[in-house]
Amino acid sequence: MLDIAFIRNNPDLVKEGIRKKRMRMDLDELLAVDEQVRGLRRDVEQIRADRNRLSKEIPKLKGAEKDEAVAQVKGLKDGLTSKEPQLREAEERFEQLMLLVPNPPAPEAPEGDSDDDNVEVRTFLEPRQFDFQPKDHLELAESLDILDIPRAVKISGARMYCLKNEGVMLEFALFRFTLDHLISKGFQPMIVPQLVRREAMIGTGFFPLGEEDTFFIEKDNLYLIGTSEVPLVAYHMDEILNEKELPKHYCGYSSCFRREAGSYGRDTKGFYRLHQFNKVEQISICVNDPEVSRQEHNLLLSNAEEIMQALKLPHRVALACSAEMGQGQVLKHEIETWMPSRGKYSETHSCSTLHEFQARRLMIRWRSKAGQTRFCHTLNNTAAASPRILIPILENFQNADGSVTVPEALRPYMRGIERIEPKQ
RNA sequence: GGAGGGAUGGCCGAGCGGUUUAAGGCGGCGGUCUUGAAAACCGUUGACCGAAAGGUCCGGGGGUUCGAAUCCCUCUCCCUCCGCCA
Repeated sequence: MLDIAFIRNNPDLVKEGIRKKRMRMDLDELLAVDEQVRGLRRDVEQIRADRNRLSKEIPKLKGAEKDEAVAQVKGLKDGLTSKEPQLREAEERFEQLMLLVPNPPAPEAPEGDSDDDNVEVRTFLEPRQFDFQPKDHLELAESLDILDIPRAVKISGARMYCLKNEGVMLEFALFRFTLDHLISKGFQPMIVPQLVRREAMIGTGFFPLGEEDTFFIEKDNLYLIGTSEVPLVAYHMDEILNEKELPKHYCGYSSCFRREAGSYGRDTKGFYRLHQFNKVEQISICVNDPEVSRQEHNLLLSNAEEIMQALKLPHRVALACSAEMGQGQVLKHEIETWMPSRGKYSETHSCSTLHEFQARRLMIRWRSKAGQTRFCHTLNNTAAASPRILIPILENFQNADGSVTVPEALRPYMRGIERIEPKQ
């Protein structure tokens, strides 16, 4: 959510942001409703001020004077009962519209329509050249006996999977390695609820626009999280944090659930797009200084890059173009990892700066030494998400004999296994 | 699932129809004292809207009343005990 004062003073900038993000939203309607709310509020508050003033006199009055004053206040009440519902209605509409306004992209974010317009920032390692016919991750996983999709579909439907054997070990190794790296950087490891209330979804900016992509447990009115960003950021909802405790650095492990509505037929094979996956996510909550925010962004991004470098996975860092950015994002970098079967770099990480967007919705504030309360800035970045990251691991580290070499960094967490061999 | 108790400022907690402009404590900030620190003492300190005047806010909504933190209804949430259970 943006500051309405900012919107009033910079309507063109906000409209430009709506256009760049390729969103549909009528900002003029919001500005009109804003005018309406302010007018009604002025009227209502004037009546209330009069009533309060008169009411205070009443206990001091006696007899006819008192009766007259009481009658006068009664008269004011009629004015209130007609105006108050109008005000409430206008305020409700105002709140609805405010939830739809996107955060304008930072000037450095490239304008564009799809991930083809993302701008490469740097690369790490060259894509591997094979001197044999490489297999895709599905073939590999099947022959290694670390995957069972047909049975997952039998019990749960499309876009579901079962990991088995070394596949499970590999995933746990990856997350342990990732957590250890982040803990050594001072990040607080967290396991958080994966079912959350609506407020957490709205507050982190996933609702109302992303509601279709979310699993909902109707009986209990709870939503399955699509990322632990939701509970980790909402963790400090309605709190006022002390300047001294900022920035807050968390790394949360959770499963993630996404309906992938509207993506039918896209990426239907393999580990790329699933209803359920696991992820370690990094979160930073800091003071609302764009400079600090920028430093935090770089910190989260380099943490993820360090993990990818340690795994020796060829990847590139790219600036996401405007249309690829979420409603609340000001700046987004993606790490795209080389996936031989796709013949291109594909997104495995997403690092986002949101400035005050989430903190305003969640009422996460900080108190400065001078005693002022301000909204915080929030940021998040993937540290590792599996099984998607297993695609480049399996495909890049496959050998001519069909085995897969375990990345050195993960071996200490794999009971020393160096290779996963084909079965049967 | 059964029974009960709660929701008040950054935190704890009093207040139960009209000096509440929300007591008191803790914490924060400033100061006195001290070589420095601690302790002690003194002062100060709620949030939101508004350019300001002013208004709003005691979990949300509705009601009673001239007037509600305070009374009534309702919803949400939290806690305790019992039952069941990983």
